[in-house]
Amino acid sequence: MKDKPIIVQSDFTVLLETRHPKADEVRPKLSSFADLRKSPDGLHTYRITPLSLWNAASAGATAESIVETLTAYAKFGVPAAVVKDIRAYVNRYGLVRIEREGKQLMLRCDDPEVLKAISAYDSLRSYWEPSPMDHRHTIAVRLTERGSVKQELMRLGYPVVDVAGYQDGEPVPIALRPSLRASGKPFGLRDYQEEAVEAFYRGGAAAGGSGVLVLPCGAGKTVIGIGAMAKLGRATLILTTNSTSVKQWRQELLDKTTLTEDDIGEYGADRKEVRPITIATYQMLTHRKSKDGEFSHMKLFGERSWGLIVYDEVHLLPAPVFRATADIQATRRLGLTATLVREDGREEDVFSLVGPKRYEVPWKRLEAQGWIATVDCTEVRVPMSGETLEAYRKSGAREQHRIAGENPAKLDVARQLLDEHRGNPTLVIGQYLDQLGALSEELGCPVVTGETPNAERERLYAAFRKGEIGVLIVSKVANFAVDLPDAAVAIQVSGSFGSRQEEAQRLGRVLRPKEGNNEAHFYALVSEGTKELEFAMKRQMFLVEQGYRYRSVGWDERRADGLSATPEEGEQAG
DNA sequence: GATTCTGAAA
DNA sequence: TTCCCTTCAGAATC
Repeated sequence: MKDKPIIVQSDFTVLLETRHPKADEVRPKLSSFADLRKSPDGLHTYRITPLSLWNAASAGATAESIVETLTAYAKFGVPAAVVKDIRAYVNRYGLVRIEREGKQLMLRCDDPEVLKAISAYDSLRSYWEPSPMDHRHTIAVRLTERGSVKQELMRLGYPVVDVAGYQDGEPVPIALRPSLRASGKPFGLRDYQEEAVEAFYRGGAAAGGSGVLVLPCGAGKTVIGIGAMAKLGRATLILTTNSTSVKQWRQELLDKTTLTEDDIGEYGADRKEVRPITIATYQMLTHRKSKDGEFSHMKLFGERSWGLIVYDEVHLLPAPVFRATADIQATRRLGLTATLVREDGREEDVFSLVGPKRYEVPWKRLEAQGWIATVDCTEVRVPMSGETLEAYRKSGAREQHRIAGENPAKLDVARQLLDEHRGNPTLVIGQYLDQLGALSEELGCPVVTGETPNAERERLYAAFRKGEIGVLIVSKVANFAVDLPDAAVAIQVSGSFGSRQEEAQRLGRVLRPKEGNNEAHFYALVSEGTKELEFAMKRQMFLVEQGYRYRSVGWDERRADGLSATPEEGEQAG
């Protein structure tokens, strides 16, 4: 009994003892079908939800495999009610399907009772073909409502498996090059990249062709997208988050495939090319002249016979693009992301409109294989001076966040950490421009913010890359800048409200494999005794779920110990 | 015709 | 819930 690390409770929560020897073994299994909710010291709380089960099911898990995992690791067994509900939920995935019969779309369900219940919903009525329902197992769906039906049925608790197939789209020969065009180095997909492409193409439990692949920063999402494009060989629309990323996609396509400059178009501010491979930003699509005006560029979805639409960073897909996506369900869709978690809670819409999760590579797996660096994460608790503390206490909740974030005592901490890691390229990342300006002055290091002109940014990035600048201070540009050079050490001096993505993104800055022991360092500085601790825990949740541990140390203890850290302080986060 | 600035939107 | 960054179109300027 004592050698089991989890407790399964009847309310669908699972408690994981993080110090248990088998904790690291069960963690990736658990997070494939449950979401991490809280991660205080020593005991993490996971929750099994319908959506987490359906994503697991679509990636190939079965009710039995899930129950087996729980049973194998549960200290006090698995409540029978939980087993029963897991089976019921997992079996719901695929219970309702959309199929094609000739030119008609049919909603099929082998359980007549369920079909009857579905046909009784008013919210679905307008999606059915007006023909009378004379089938016991099917309802005819309007061709144009394929997406809306899936979206609404998802809300009602019926995740639809869509096997109605896709239009092929315009053929475009795309082949992967055996060696890179630019450098001549040999090129091929890594094992997990190959597996991801295959999982997308074939699907997990159900027919593939659409869905989401979940991969860590640095896993080569672009390469996987390119792999899928080569597999299909059809006109492709690539949607991504910013113009640097547009350029990067273009470069990668030219470097790694047989496509030529003329095959690839950019649909952006200065050029509006629609080519067999077209790359655009989400902001382009969501642009409108006035607040209530029409979207000027959504027509791009219909401008060519696309065989594939790639949604890069699908967790950032904006609401209006969901709407457009609902209308193009006959086109294959590939979502790429490092996390299914959306800060706006629309994970269900990603599932029903882009597609379910087809494949996930855990961060720790890439780490173990050496594709990304091992990162040592430390949360440093920095006390506030009496003066700052007083100001903090007197302020409203709004200013408190800022005062804690800008705690001047962080300067000394940053200075000492820089001393410790002298010789290693280091990024200092923060949220407030005033704070970053002050740090820049005190530490004598250059700073890059949104105001920094592009030419200057490139100059600084280049100097940092060459090692001419050892420390670079960056604002939220770090969240977007794809071309920001990699570092070995990152010091986060302040962060926003609790964005898990932001934390993951920033950690990503030090993930590139390192020479030598392949180790990188990530420090999060938080003000002792303030709300910042709580925010920091929220931010860390995603990475903790991926198996990262934040060692939490007080600044005074750390200083007393000289340069060595204090591991017995214990891991903590979430 | 190309570049730089501005406000609006998200 | 903030602050910050990015991007678009259109106007102004060279």
